[in-house]
Amino acid sequence: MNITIYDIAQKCNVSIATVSRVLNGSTRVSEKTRAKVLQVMKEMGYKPNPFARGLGLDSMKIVGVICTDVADIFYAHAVSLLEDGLRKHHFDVMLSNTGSDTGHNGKYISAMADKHVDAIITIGTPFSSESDVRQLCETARQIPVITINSDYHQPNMYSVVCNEKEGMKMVVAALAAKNCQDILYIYDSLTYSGRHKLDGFRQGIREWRLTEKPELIQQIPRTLEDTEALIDRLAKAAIPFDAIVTSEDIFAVAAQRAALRHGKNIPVIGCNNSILAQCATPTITSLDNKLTSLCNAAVHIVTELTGKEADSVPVRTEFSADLVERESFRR
Amino acid sequence: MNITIYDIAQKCNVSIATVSRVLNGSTRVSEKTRAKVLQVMKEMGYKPNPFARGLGLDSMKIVGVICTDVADIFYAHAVSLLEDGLRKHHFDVMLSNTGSDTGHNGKYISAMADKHVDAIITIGTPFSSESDVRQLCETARQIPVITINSDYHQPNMYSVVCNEKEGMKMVVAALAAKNCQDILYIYDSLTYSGRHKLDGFRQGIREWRLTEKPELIQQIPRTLEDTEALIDRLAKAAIPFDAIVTSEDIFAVAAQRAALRHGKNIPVIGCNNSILAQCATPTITSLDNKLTSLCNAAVHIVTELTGKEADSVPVRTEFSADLVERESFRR
DNA sequence: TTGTAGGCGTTATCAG
DNA sequence: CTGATAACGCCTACAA
Repeated sequence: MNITIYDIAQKCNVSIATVSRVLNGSTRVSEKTRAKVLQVMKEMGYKPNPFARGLGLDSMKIVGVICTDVADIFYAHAVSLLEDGLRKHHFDVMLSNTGSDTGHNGKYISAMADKHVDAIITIGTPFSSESDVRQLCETARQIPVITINSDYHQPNMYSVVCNEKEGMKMVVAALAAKNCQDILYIYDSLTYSGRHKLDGFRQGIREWRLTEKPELIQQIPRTLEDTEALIDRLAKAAIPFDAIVTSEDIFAVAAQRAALRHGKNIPVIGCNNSILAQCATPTITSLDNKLTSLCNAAVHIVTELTGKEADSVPVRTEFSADLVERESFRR
Repeated sequence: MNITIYDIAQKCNVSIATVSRVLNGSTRVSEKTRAKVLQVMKEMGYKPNPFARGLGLDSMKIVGVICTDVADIFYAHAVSLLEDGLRKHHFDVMLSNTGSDTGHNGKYISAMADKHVDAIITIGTPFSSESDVRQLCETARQIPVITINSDYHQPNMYSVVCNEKEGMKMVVAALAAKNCQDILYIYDSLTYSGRHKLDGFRQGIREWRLTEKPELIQQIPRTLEDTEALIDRLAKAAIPFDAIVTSEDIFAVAAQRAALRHGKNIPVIGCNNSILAQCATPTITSLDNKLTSLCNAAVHIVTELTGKEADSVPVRTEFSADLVERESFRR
């Protein structure tokens, strides 16, 4: 149906082997025939069939990217960065959203593996249940798995993380230095990243000898409505807090708005340094978790691993977080 | 390297043909052998090789999705919706970002076609240059192309649009009813969608006998900074305006903030009804362009087209826009 | 430098 | 109901 190497071989009076050779840049072809073949290929608009190539080589230069939900601005940004980077290295991107289907994410990675992608990159997706981890390991046996903001310490898996734990400690330190006593922490899920942020927060609280109050650590769904409702609830219950830290910018946006509505003009610090932080009024200070660096590193690992010499690829790559100060907090 | 139908055929003492049959759910297999084959397949962990299947069928159940930039919240949402819908119909998604590479987007669609995807969905991507359109048509000759918020009227192309032109007229009408005289319009690019919104705005202005002022129609880059700078510039030049309409929510967010800074508490209406509109204070009224409906329709077209009977698929599907009122504007 | 032939894993078309 | 066998398009030893 399409033009094949047979067609162009015939037209050039050579064998398909020769055509294949010029296609793969083999040096064992005379300049003359190479030129002719190239010429005819262009004339006929020949395009190699990726299926056929894939069958023999067991590779289609495709990388699977798995995230919770591209509609979320953070993951969207990550996917965009990964796509750009991978495309530069002639990899295509196959996208898969897991949704918040915790405990059943293994199936997504298995499904991706069945597609025979060359590598898989996951962003923040938790593989928490036992079966998840089993499927994850099984997959890694076949193809490399790069996890951004996760770390499973398994063979053929590579983790790229941002040290958000230290970042959160830094956040608490900055607030403590401003004499904040009762810091409200809002988060939604305990992914690898979520856990580390919470740990960092708690540790910061202890190090600065602030008292830990369970009612000031709140887990809620990641929506504006739930966040505003939470703040309303706390205000109604007269639970005091003099600063807000959140695991996601979107919480910070809503929390700040609700707090201001209650007359509380207090420091608010979000996380991810997304555009949302800049859309709020006042603009929101946010912990930058170096998404660009993380994605670049992940892409680099893929190219190394799929390249000729996959000699020394770091199993774990770590970046440090940064506090980006805006109106919602100044030292 | 992997387990093939040969392996399982051998183990079952049947031919590969039989195995293939149970694999494809053919009825012409005895219950007994079917059960046995299924059993052995499970035991050995057999997974069909998609390359081989693709080679024969010339289809890998993959749909290419092309957008300008997934990092943009609107496109991100679209990609998310498409991915969900397509996955439900057992299609994988191959993602491609063009970037704002206007005039050279043809190459992205050609590249996608070379991958032998089953269909291509574009979101808002403009194919403006002559070579772009040529490549687009060439691609459509091979595989169906569904364009969301575009319309090229070419064979084998299907367009799914939201009537944002009427939407914008509605917006102007609502503002005119509130006695706004000098409406500032901010936009960035003249894609299909961008053109129609601008047209709708202009037409609305004329219909309501408001005077058209060139200085009140401003084209700027899609950033918060540029938007704020624009408002500052207009304020400095003492150019009067008593309402703001924008082609994207992000403009509305920044414009409203800057306007408030200048003491202008005026109606602001954005477009896309994204989360950004809800992050601003006051929350922003926005023209909802029915992204969910658009994406669902696109997915539906793909399934129809790739299904058995591709008899009657509408060449053009149109939805109407809705005004979602929030604090930045009330009737 | 070039050609021949076998293999990659499935599907589909024949006969039986 | 089942089994051979020919595509599908490309790559790559092995020969020439």
